[in-house]
Amino acid sequence: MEARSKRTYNIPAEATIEVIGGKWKMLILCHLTYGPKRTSELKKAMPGITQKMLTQQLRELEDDGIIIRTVYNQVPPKVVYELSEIGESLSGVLDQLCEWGEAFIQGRLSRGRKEGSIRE
Amino acid sequence: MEARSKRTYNIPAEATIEVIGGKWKMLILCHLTYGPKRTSELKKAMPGITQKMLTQQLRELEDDGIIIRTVYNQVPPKVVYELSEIGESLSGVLDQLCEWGEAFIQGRLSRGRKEGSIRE
DNA sequence: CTGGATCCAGCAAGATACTG
DNA sequence: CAGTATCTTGCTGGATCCAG
Repeated sequence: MEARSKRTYNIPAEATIEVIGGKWKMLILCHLTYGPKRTSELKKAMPGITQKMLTQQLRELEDDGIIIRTVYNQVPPKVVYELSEIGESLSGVLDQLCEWGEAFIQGRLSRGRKEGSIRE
Repeated sequence: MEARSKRTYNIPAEATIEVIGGKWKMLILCHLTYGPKRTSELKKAMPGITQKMLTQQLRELEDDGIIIRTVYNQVPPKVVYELSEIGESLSGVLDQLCEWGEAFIQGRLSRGRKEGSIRE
């Protein structure tokens, strides 16, 4: 798995991207900022993701020490994911992600793609 | 190309991820925060990227109105990319990205992967 | 010589079914 | 409910070719 060993980065942001740059990781982490969540809860929160991808991305985040995976040995099975201390330190990034998204959606709605853009 | 028309998002961050979530987009944008850059400069700044991917990601960013592409009709050819106004508004996200990356690298160096993680 | 497009191979992501 | 295995699909990467 080679959990991103010490590489050399051209700019620091590359390190961040290596850790949270997976296709679904930022989204997963955003949801986890609202508190610990079970696998099924995450799946519900992200209708587009498949079980495979969810498990895979969660494993990688766990390997990088961003999230903590807790297994309850019981029936039915119960697995809870939550941000680790390092993961919590990402809140700044994740908050910005959310904030900009809101602004972008608002801006798009009000201005409604004014200039050109012919497609469709 | 269907430049991300108004979809419905479960959380605002999804919008951000749709726009800057491409494999190289955040990295490209990070470099552009330091000022306008030519295609060749971006390529040099990102040794891992191919011309094709660079062009493709730049086009998508342009279609989304994040960056501005300026072509100088001259020989040799010269194409310059820079952040648009909307792109500039991403500086908060991009700065956080860089900052966290620095902290992460530092943390890893000082603590040096204390717990487990055998590889290499 | 720079920037970009095309073609094909390889790998990661999507979908579904199955196990504990 | 959580995770694995398998197959299919589509994107990424590399080389090559084209336009200015």
